[in-house]
Amino acid sequence: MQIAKKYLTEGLIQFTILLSLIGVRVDVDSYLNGYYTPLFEISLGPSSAYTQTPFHSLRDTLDGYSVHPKCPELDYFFASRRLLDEVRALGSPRFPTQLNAWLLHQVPDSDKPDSIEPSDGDDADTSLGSESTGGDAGDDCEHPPDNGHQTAQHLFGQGPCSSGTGEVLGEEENGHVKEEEPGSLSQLAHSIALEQESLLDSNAAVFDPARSHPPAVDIDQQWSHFLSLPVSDLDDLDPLDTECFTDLDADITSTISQDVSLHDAMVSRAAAYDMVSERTAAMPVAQQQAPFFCLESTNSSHSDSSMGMTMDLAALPFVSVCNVTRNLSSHVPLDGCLDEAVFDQINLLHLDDLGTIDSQMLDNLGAIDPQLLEDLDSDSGLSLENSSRGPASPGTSEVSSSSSSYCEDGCGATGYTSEVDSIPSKGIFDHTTSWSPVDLSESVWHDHSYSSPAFFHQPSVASFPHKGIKEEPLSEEEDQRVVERELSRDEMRARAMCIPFSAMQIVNMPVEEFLDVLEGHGFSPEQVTLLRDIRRRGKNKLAAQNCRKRKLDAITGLQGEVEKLQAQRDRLFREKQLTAKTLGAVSQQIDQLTRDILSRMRNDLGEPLSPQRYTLQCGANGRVVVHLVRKPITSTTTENKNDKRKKDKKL
DNA sequence: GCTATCTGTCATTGT
DNA sequence: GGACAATGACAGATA
Repeated sequence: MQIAKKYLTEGLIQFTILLSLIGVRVDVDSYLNGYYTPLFEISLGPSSAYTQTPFHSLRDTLDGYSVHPKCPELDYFFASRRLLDEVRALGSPRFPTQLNAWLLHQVPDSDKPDSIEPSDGDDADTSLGSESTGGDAGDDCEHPPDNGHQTAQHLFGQGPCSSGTGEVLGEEENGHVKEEEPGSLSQLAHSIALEQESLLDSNAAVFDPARSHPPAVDIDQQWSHFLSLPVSDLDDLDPLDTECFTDLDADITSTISQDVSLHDAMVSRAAAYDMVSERTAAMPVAQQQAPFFCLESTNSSHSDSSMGMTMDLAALPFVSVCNVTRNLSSHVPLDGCLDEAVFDQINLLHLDDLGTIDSQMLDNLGAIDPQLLEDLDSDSGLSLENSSRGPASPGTSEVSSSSSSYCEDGCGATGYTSEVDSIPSKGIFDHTTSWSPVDLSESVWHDHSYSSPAFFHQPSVASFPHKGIKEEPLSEEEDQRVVERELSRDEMRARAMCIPFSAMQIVNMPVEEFLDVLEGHGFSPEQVTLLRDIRRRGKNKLAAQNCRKRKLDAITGLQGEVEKLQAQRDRLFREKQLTAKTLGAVSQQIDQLTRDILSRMRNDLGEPLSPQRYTLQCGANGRVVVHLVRKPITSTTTENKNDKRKKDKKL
């Protein structure tokens, strides 16, 4: 069903493109929002502790109660969840935003009459490629029109109305702006449109394997030529100042920018590592995306066999780049040359933040005392915070890798989404999880109600002393006391029984995964019992918190209802008093009118009718009848009735 | 020391 | 039958 929706959506996109080319603006954002949001939810899994409350809402609605005691005002919860999703969406790939970007600009043909045909994406690619290869190296470095790069940024870009993407585009288009000032805006729009067209063409190429990418032919030829060189010749090459690589820079740039396999990786696996893209998107663009994707595209372009690996590595956050570098550098010398060349190219692309960050990260890692890493690992291994399981985790690397998947839990609120990340045998360093889960999990858990203090404060004190959070280092005893105080009892129990999972991981992992953990790790019966107890208590803790929140909200709602009913009661009381007054006034008017009418009427003797003896009554048919009023003292009820009958007969 | 409140936990029930 | 959510009740911690 999702695939069908996807194809339908792509068809809609293409149709929208056609309409946009003839000047018709079609806003598909509302539809795509509704489309991708469920996908996002599916990929993320249930992301709130209040996931089940909508059913209660439905049930309570069906019961006919506007506010049921078991049905709190869920807007508050879902507002929090919406906010959380919006926060996530800041770094998530949202196609609708991209669509808005290039659907709103219609490119006049006169802007670039000699270079690009807007209607043909292949030509656009060719033009862009010619720009990149035809210009000088410096120009290429300043504004690389690499489609792969752009595509990567668009696919994994900054999300809604991505300021990050806009900035990147602006930076990349600076060269155009300087050269062609008059049509800079339209030029920018043109470039965006062309990039998106090339994106769609690339996507089409992904779904249609028979379709070839025209620039890729030349690139393949160049690469084949390059690869055909003897390794000894390549060893003599200095990737930094050899002319061969100077020429090769452009090729590499083109390769990076026009690598179709990058789209393969992006499109086919976008759903698989959706969460990872969120994590990567949470970082600045210059720090993560560009070097990350450039590195990936490079590997994917020169080796098909390594493509799968690189595609898997594509799921890693940027921090894993150092690992990727190590892994790749250990392949063959050519790989090393390529890596250096690519990194050199990256530096030339003003994306040298990669090197900076990478070196800083390596420096930080190197500066950390190994003992500290062990402490950090052992501490975080049992902490509710799903932070770093370091690479030096003693004998628990596999467990740590799998547990690192539950770091996604924190990100995803109830977390646990991607099994790709949970596969421990990916050869991935576990410290890839040491950067984002802290903040994300904090935000997520703050958003939830599982608010054990150990969840929030423990890692900042115990797990990351090297980040300067703790300015005055505590003594070991004090530190231990702080840790023990902030650890929950279950955490302490788990630590005591050497259970390599945090309570949050135990609680949040799905039952299948939990059962696998119970069976696959050779836990003793006591450990299994403790694991089950931790899971049960954790879930019950969440349930109790939710229940109390619901109760409070129900009380609040009922108080509001009471106030509303009191106000209604007061209003009705005032209306009653007003009605009584009005009734009295009307009665007086009727009496006055009766007296007036009776004074004008005459009896058989020609005397006016006395109001004391006669009265007027209005019948149902609108007729006014004069009734004789007998004094109650002198007449009985039966006589009155008889008199009335006589009078009626007379009238 | 007493009290109110919060929070975790257990037991139970229903899904 | 097991997992789990919901909830009342109880106990401990804390202001």
